[in-house]
Amino acid sequence: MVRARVAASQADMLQVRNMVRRARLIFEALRGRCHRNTEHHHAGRNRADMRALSAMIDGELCLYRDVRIVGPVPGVLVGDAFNYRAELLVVGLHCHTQAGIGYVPASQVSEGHPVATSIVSSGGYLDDHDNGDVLMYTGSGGRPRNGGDHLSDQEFQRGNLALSYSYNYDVEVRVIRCHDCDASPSGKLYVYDGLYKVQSTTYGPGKSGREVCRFKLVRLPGQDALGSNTWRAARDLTDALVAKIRPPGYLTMDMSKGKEAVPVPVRNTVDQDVSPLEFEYLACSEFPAPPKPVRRGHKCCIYSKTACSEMSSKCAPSGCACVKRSGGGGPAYSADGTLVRGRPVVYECGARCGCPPRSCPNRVTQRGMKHRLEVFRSKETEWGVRTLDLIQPGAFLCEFTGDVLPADHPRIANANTNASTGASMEEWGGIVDPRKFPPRWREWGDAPAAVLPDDGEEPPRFAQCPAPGYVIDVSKRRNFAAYISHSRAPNAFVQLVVRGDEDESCPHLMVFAMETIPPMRELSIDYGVDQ
DNA sequence: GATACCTCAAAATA
DNA sequence: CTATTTTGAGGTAT
Repeated sequence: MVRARVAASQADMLQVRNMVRRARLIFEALRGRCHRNTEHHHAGRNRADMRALSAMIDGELCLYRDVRIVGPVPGVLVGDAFNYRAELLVVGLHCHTQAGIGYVPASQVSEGHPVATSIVSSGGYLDDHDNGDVLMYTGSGGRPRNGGDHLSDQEFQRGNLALSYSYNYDVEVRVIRCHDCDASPSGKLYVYDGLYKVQSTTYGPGKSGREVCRFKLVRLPGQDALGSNTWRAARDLTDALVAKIRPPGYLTMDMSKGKEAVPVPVRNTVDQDVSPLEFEYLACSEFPAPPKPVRRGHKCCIYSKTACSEMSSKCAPSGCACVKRSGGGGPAYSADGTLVRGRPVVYECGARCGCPPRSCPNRVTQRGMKHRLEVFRSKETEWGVRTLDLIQPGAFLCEFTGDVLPADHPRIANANTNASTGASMEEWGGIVDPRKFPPRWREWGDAPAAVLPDDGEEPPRFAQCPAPGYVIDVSKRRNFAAYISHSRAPNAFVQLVVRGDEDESCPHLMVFAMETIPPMRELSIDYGVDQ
């Protein structure tokens, strides 16, 4: 009975989590399209985020619009990070594009009083004070809209009134904190920090001399680690890594010993296990050379050595043979190196293409890691991998490497390839079968296409690719990707990639982010090892 | 419903 | 580079 209920709630969790991800992907796809199409607005005043939000409201694609949720929002986790205020509306976390205090209007509450749902704290108010667990929040009003000191007294109206009733009724308030962040397109990042309660409300002169409403919000215990605090901690840690200072608990600052483009630290503050250091590090899988040139006379980027760096040129996106070969109606990667949409296989330019390896936009995974990831020991998942950076959806993370064995190798028959969490590698044999990976690539980039009205783009026809003819043995040589844990609501997925004239039955296993991943969050992929 | 007024945005400009 | 201006979205109350 209990187990069935737990299983059901886990299934619900997976579903709402996927709903949230889908809504956010649609928002990002719409925003990208609005950003490119500036025809309806003057080039300067192009609020792509707002236009995307409007389109989603019109199309009824925003979550929880009909009910104003007080308390946790299904599918949104503490620590989730958002690039735009508009994105908060998309998932139902906060209901205003600008205002700081969201609330249920008095007309919708049986008692006839407004009740706060959420606040956004940007730290821009003189009287704010923030210790993480305790937040002194200043009410709204009395101030020019674009900031500055208070010019008149605040009153207990609207949001201020709602927050004071949240105190009276002793109900939870969601807190979202705003941080400066270079990795966000808006330059700001909105981090959901969980549920707080108003412990006191006061009214008195603020630092500007005018009367302000002040609210003392205290974080409820028993929630996940504070998103904003871990975000700050990750930034401090990254600074330490740059300064080559080894903080306590770290076994090494780079388990790859320089083989990866970005050092991969290993941290264990749980026990004495040092097993990630005890194998040969393999940064790239070694595939057998094809018996003969697979594609004789393979031609790509033959027009100009510099063509690939100019996206409008003959090479990309329209003239490149490798881009055409991937199908899907456009280049696999955008100019900034993010995967536009998943596909059965991505054909990158390769050794025999004429384009420059360092700048060709169709060589993203060849240039190696971009983000700082660390291997860490946890009580729940033994070893795991987490990010120190904010990672945007579609970003390349790493290759999944190991020794390549032919799929008909005699070892495979005896090996139990169920690499489920909790089983040690000795138990599951260290064999990872890429043919068992569910086609998660379909979810990446497909949801937006399903709802966007067609604008002349023909439906994508993907290149077909034979199933991988090999398995990966990670028992001897591997990279850190083998420590990425399994999930059925994963935040990353494996995309098959073939370069140039490589053997199509031996695609590389490349890990890409499939949602916005905040710092210090564990990475997960779907190995397809359970139902 | 139409309207006025509100707001811890975001982009462009000085 | 920062400070300021510009523009304007959805929500709320009337």
